[in-house]
Amino acid sequence: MVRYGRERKQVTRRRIIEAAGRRFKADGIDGSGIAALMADAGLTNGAFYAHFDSKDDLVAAVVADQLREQREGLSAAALGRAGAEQMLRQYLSIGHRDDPARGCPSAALLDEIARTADPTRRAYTEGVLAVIDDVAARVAPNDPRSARARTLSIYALMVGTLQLSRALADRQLADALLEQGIQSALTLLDAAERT
Amino acid sequence: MVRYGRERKQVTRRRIIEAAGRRFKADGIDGSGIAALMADAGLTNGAFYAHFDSKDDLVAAVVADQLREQREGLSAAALGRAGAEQMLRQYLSIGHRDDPARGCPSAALLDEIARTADPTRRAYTEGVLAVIDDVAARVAPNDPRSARARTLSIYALMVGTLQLSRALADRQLADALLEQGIQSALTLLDAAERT
DNA sequence: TGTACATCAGTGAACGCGCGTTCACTGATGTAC
DNA sequence: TGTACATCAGTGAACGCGCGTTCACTGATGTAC
Repeated sequence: MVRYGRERKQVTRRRIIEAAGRRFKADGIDGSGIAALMADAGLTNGAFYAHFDSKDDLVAAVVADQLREQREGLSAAALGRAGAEQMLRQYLSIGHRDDPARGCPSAALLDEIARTADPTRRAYTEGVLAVIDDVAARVAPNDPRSARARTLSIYALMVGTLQLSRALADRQLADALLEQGIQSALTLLDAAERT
Repeated sequence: MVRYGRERKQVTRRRIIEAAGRRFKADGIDGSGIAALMADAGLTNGAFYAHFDSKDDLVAAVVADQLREQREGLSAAALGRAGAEQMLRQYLSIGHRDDPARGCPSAALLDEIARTADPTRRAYTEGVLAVIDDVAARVAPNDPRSARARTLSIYALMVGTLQLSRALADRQLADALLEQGIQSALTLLDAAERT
């Protein structure tokens, strides 16, 4: 009954999700039309509904996928404080700030995600907790439960800093903020260790 | 030559800007239509272009106005560390999180502002620096220049924390993050003082 | 003081356009015999 | 091995709708005489 290879449609679905991720992060969710992101995926608009029920359905899938990707990217980081600092410096780099389309979904879309309906916000919550618990386990493996809240708080600092650096029209100030963000995050990390 | 009272049109313009501020923060900039926000202001869509050149023009005006309002609100805060803590607790409160329309424009719109054209980003930069320099002067009046970068960094933490708390579908976790955000901000404040 | 007039903030219908979504169709694929 | 057929991912035109913007008009206002 399966006419084409079983995975073939899944591969296309994945291509749409990845193209949408890039589009959404570059132009916003509201700012990205179905036709444009299907063209990015090398398809026409009509094919969209063979893969998703609606744009909202896609948004939830994209949010989940983006956070899974972020989690995988962060898993490559080294352990301990040195690893944490390296990760911070990469996240709060000029390169990351100037390339939202390939960067952190939270930095690009967090306030838009906050306005979405429950399914998307649940996908976001689940995804971000997976990221945070993963990072917390690597950076502070000894700390038990409170690591989640503290790591989440540092994540909030990172996200807010990148967003603010992107919004500032003064490049020098925007760059200085990134560096200050790294220092602030390290301060929080060390304060947590000391407790 | 002035037919109506000189201020009359300015009063209407202000009403539009304030209505737009609420709408934008509730539904996003892309998510808010001219007709809807003019209706909020008690007018019809056509009158819009007697006050603004374009939607972009309005957005820049709203961003400037919102930050001026935030600056005025923060000027009421008490001085010193106690004042800072009180301000933090108000910003990172459940009430503020659950009422974006009347809250901080950065928390509601920062990633959308980051995607806007230069005039709006310049208005944002100017406005946020006025807020930050004002707060820095009140909270750490002795500290000279580096206060700006540090205060900006704490602002980024506050904004990121509120956004993240709004996006999380788990209410208990969202509440805990606000409290952790207050602790993190105080840690950064104290670390700055110590230097 | 009363009337004709000029002003202009605001009205509301209309514009072209792109949105999310639907649908009749195509054509490459693998199956059945 | 070859041919007729069923499947279904993808096409592309069309749908109603709301968007930002334009414009001919209205009617309340204050001015001129």
